[in-house]
Amino acid sequence: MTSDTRVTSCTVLQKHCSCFDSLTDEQKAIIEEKQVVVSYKKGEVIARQGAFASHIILIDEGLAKVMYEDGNENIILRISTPGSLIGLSSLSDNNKLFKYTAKAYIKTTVKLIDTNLFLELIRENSEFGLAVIRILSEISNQKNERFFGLLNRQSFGKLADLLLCMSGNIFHDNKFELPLSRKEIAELAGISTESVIRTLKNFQADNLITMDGKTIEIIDFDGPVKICQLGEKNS
Amino acid sequence: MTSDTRVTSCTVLQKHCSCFDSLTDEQKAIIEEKQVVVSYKKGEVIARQGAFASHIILIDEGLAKVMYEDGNENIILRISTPGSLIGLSSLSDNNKLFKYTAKAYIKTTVKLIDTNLFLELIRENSEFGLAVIRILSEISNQKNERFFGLLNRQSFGKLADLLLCMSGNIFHDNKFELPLSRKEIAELAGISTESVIRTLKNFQADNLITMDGKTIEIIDFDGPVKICQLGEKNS
DNA sequence: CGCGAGCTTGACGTTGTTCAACTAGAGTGG
DNA sequence: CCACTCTAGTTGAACAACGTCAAGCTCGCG
Repeated sequence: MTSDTRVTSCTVLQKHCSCFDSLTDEQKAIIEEKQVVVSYKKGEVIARQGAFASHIILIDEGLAKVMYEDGNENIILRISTPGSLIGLSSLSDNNKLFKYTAKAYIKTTVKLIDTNLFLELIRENSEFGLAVIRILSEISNQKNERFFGLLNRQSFGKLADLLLCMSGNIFHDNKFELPLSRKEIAELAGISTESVIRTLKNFQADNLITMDGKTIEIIDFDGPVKICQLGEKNS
Repeated sequence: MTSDTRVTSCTVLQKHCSCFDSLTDEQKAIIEEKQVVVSYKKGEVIARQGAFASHIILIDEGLAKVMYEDGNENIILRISTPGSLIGLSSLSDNNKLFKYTAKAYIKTTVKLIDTNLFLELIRENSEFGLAVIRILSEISNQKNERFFGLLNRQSFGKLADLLLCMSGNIFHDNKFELPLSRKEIAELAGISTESVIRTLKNFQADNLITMDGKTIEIIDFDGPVKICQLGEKNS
């Protein structure tokens, strides 16, 4: 595995919406015509695990977290950025229930595509089906990397990895303003809020980052990358 | 989530090979004709992460672990039982590389199906493609449950969950002989070898299980189920 | 009979969570 | 304009769960 695949741990790189490229113009027109656009505010639920997944959700604008819940506990599976699809795994289920919950981090606009229409298009157009298979595979690979990191790295490794992912894959800049609370960062990195604060402070003391409120700038890229690698439990 | 979905955490319930039901007789015949049968001994590598995935692997007999590796560390994604497919996530990749390693726990016989043939069949037969999508979705859902447990439960919860999964989904009996070393159990449950031993001993002292070498019998099912639920960090 | 791998046990150390107290800033109402 | 409150952020101390280490044990096999 190369080092740039490692930092895909919190999101997926490929734009899922590119799967629509394999549709005919006519099929694209049907989707365009039938899709519905909806907006959610910060913190609102876009999809609720266990609810009926009548639609596949395409993130058009904004930022959302995809999380698996059980009881009071949850884990964050990934962050969804514009171009990502949510709800594909409901296709497996005859009842078509959402297998996870999605919540907006910031104001988020989505397009809703009827699940039955989606299924119909897969049946009609096997290239489209193949494109969906590719997306599912990619999500699967990202999940492997994500959980590898959460299970094998210690707290500073998890956090460094998250920062690199934010910088490289979400904001595409070494300086960015995190629209997340410390608690949300903690949830994402799989550590406690207090550990986030202490670890960020250490990073700053070690001149790896600078911080001003929610704005973070990564000044030493090699550092965090090494920390990701060294932040594994046996090494 | 109901309690029986919880215990799918170490394997997948649906027989993947059922996807071949959506093929025409002619297509089935092609697969039958072209597939190759291979056997692996205990501990041997069936698929190596990063190697060229020229074939999709169907487990015919035996038991294998599917693991994601990075450096010296690894995590076990799932256990593959007869009827399961390995290598589907390579379909996403133009280079068609295995995204994980598979190793035989015991003597394992597999059927190899050419990846290009597999792709061709998806293109020819969209119902088959849809069946593959269902499998990928199911694997994705299983992975969510598995990692939820590994990240949110403490050691006794992880181990109880594993025993229930072994009993319910792999051996279909409350008494079974584990073909695994303590170290392999530890790797699967995501805890240390010593913790496995201590925790199993506790389970025995609490009359939840009886043990005789590698043979384990679950005598109190409610106990482990409760432990799974209580074995979460905040509750 | 002796060797070695896997198993077991106890002691110890470390990581990171939890708890509690304190601070800062934003919004509210008198 | 100033208390008041509420939330998010921060800090320190104590604790608990587990992993690690080291040493002994057991059993199968040569």
